[in-house]
Amino acid sequence: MSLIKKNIALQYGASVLSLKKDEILFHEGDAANFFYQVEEGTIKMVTYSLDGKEFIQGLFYQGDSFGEPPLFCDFPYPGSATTLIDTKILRIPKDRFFELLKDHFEIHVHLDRVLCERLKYKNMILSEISFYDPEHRILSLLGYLKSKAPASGQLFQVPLTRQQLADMSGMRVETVIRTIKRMEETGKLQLQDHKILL
Amino acid sequence: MSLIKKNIALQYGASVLSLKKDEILFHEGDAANFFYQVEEGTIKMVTYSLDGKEFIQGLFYQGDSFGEPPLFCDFPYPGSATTLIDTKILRIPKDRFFELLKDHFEIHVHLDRVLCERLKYKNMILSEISFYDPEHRILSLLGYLKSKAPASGQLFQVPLTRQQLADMSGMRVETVIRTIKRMEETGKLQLQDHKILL
DNA sequence: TTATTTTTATGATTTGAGTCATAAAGGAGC
DNA sequence: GCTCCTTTATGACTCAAATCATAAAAATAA
Repeated sequence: MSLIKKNIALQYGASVLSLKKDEILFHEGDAANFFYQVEEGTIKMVTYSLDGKEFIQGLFYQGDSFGEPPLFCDFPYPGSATTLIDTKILRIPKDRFFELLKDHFEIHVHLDRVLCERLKYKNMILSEISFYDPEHRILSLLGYLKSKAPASGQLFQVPLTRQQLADMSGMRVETVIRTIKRMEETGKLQLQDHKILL
Repeated sequence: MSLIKKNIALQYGASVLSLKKDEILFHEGDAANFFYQVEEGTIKMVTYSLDGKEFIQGLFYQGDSFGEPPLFCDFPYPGSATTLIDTKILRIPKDRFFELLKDHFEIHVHLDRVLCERLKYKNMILSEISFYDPEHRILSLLGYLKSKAPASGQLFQVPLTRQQLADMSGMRVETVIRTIKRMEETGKLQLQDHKILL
């Protein structure tokens, strides 16, 4: 379920943006003027190191909102948002968005829940990166991804490349590839033509 | 400035807890029933690894609120809260806290700002840990700490031990000690009887 | 003051993830 | 079908931070 239903969003001046795969919605450093929510598709929020390495701060799917922090605080976007596939975005101008929050307490509380879930995820990743070895890190990340996906009786197929897993957990591709291989050998997950199942 | 003024808090059933140094306010895994705000003193929020290593998720000073996520979401405390010195805590029962938010839109928005600042901090630490070497990490962390402190014309004296800096940035004490030594030699910071100044 | 604990300091050694190089497999597009 | 690009895969090698050991200095308690 999305944070803001489309009909309510439209009452507050929402418009829809259609973006192609690999389009950039905003850059790190840009000023924030809109609230964004994914209508359909996928958004990747990333920060880049000085030498071009990428850290994925979050992936956002249908119904997810993203990029809220700079709306509340006095700083520009701390990361860049890119589409991973063709994507439709709902956006609401900043001032209208605050009106909406004022008028809808339950949406406002729901937004807090979203922010708090995100904080919990960051805490988890931080703990993992500073405490544990690659296998533990990957297992926790995959467990999180599985827990977010709709339960389906069957095995969960991880919809991310090894590069993306690496960029979310602070490791190199080679390390992720080797670790996942070893995890298959020890039965901690399954592979079906390179797709990760668990 | 604190998120919730004392007189308003009292209208919503707030009470004050006095804790000694090194007392534990709540443990990882506990259910959350109160909103907490520091009246005076310091609170350390930490997670522990299986083998007892510590990661400091946040330090909270006078006026700071903390431990909100489990109030909004359906999970227990993801970390433990301990006092670093004698500390007075303002606490408001969960249901009264939500009443307060409903009655005070401006406080509700301020809370969002607090959560978003915290997200930004986590993003910063995550980027640092996964991209950069110890010197860069420490410099960023110290810069953040300095930016939070009240501007004072003079040099900022870091109020943390090297162990605490290590526990906030995912490194070992020895690494922090050695790196800070080297940073003094290259003029990136100053030391006055082991206190870090910049 | 002395005793005890915490914090800072340093050297020696280990280790495991990063890096580099190279290639096979798979998927997308023509 | 074939070409090109992305993703997965693997081996060899490097190296910087973790680990281990030990001690001095400083802060705190008694």
